[in-house]
Amino acid sequence: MKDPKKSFSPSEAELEILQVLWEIEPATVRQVHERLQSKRKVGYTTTLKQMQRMTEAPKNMLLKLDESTPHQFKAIVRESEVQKTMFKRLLDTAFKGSAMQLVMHALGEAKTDPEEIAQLEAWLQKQKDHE
Amino acid sequence: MKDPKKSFSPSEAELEILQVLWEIEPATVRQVHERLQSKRKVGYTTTLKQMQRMTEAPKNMLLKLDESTPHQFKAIVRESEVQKTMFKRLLDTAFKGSAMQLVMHALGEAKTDPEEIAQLEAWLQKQKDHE
DNA sequence: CTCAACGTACGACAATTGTCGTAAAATAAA
DNA sequence: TTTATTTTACGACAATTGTCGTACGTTGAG
Repeated sequence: MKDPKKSFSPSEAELEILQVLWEIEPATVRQVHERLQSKRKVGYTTTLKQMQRMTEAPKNMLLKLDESTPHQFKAIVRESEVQKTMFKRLLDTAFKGSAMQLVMHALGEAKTDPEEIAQLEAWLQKQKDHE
Repeated sequence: MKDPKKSFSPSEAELEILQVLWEIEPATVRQVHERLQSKRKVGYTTTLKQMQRMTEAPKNMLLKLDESTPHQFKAIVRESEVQKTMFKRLLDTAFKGSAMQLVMHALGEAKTDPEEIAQLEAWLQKQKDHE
């Protein structure tokens, strides 16, 4: 891996941590670790280490707020940004760029929330008008 | 990584190889390598090695058809299957399970192919009738 | 103050990934 | 059949990831 040059794509474990931070803005390692327990059972130092790496270069995806113990962390990368890049990656690699194909695939899993259905219709309508 | 126990998720490079194989069913390392050149510039042995690993355990995602040189390979895993698992992974990790959110996101990238728009409408219609 | 509980820093390891180099084997060209 | 070219097989490496263990510093209870 001479030069990965990745725009930005957190790993599985990193994503789980980010997920927590996107929910409870500044959080301590302990807090994050606590929430993770529901999904995975890993040692505290594992979470700590992970968060440290995420804070230092070359990742720099977290920010250590203060120096006073216990440290508070917050995510630097925004959720929407991560969604965007990860979505694009999936689109390009697995769906060969066919967003629609991905959409149809997603609809198979969708829970058809009326509110969202409406959103979808709105989008469709706009397409119609637009042409 | 004591026990990854991954259902199945090819890496970036593996996916690119699979992509080729899904297009030209049985293919030689050379053929695959050739096509990859358009995207990345890596040595022939890199592709070879990759395909060998993909063929052997514990991946077993490719099948070496015959023993006669040059070897012919074909993908064991199906494209739809990979799309399914990778989609699910993205949905769960980055979109916290909200398929609709993912759909709306995808629509932003969609090229609004009439044919597919129709598909979308059909789906919507079905949802309507169904309730 | 004293000590236990908590937090942080490091260093280590095994697996996985992406990439090659080199050497041996098999084929095709001369 | 020699030689050149192509295929394979191995082994190596560096970077990344997931996980800990251990050691040390900080703090709050008694």
